[in-house]
Amino acid sequence: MSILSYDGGMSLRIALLGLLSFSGPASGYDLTKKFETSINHVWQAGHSQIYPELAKMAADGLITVEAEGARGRKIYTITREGRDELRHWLTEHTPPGPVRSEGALQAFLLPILDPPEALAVLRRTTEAVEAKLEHLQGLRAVKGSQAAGREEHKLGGYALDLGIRHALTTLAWARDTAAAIDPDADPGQGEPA
Amino acid sequence: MSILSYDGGMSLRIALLGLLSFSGPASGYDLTKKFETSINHVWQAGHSQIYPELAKMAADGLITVEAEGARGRKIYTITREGRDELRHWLTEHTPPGPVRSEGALQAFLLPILDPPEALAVLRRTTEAVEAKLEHLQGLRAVKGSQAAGREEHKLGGYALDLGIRHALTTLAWARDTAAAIDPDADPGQGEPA
DNA sequence: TTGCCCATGTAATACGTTACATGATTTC
DNA sequence: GAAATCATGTAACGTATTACATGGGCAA
Repeated sequence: MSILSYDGGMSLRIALLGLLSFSGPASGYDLTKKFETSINHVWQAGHSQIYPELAKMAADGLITVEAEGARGRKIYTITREGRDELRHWLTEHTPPGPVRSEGALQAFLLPILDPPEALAVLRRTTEAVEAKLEHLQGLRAVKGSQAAGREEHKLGGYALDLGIRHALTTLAWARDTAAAIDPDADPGQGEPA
Repeated sequence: MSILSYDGGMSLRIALLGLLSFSGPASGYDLTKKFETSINHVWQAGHSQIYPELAKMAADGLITVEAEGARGRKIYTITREGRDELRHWLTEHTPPGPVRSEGALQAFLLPILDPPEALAVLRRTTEAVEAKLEHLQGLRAVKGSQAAGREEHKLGGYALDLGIRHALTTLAWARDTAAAIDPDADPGQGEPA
């Protein structure tokens, strides 16, 4: 896992470097909070995964403990090597397409069910995606209301847009698929393709 | 991990049950091949994960070895319990939204890069997604050319549609995002929103 | 008889989740 | 002084990837 020859599976590291790069020095606790809020729809990690990873990253020279705050709070700062690693991953690493989605697996297996059951599954999917969509749009509203001059709201903005578009696409798919399974079913809104 | 109280993380099991349910009895080798081809864009697993899982599923009574073929080939058949488990997961389990996407993580961190680098990343993303799109459309063409009366081509058809729609959505996002970063950049095709 | 595909497994390692465990500081 | 939050860690377990290991059958 050297700085220049990377193979895969270090996304947690990259996410942490990204947050430290953008928001400045932070503790493991701070970063855990940011995982719960801002970056949550793109990558997840709990504190039990974050603390050991920070220790490894410090050992690898990607971050350093420049200061210690109250009650043992360790403040990590990204190093030059850390920034290089982050930039390298962003510019050189081509991610594998989105794989391993339980939702897509349900879509895949949908023909196993008979029409009434399949339609019920699609309704549940629609509800779940609508809830997610509202959540993401709420996040966007928060960003929009932040001080206009600040740059911070930009981090994650493109990913938010992408997530919203994907949610809308999934809703359209569910509507059209329900119509294909049963043309007489009430699509709720819109019209099938 | 009883049959009725399920929490999460048994998607591999479900995928195997789905394939066995739809295509009839098969060996671990057969199922590994199907993972490489048909179900690949939705869930992945190699033989080293599949063989032990089949053994556990047999121990749990979800499948049985009804026959043994040439050179130690074990033919698994889904049981009644297996079908129940599969149907239960499909109808009752609400999957968590698509999480942990390296592509979305790159989108999230894009503002860290300066415009020329960010645009280069978006171009690479576009190329990768176009390749994936072609692959999926190829799969759909194969399905379309199969005997019309057969049902088999239906398994996976809805997921294929969903995958293609998501790919198209990602392409549109990349185009619009590039235009937002640099309005003078050549978008290649189409016009920004 | 050499090489390729069929066919099945295990081992080592990494990644991720849940639960366990501890203690300091602030707030009511 | 009780409860909530701050703050950091480890342990146990499950899931996933890569590499290692073995042997049968068939075709050139």
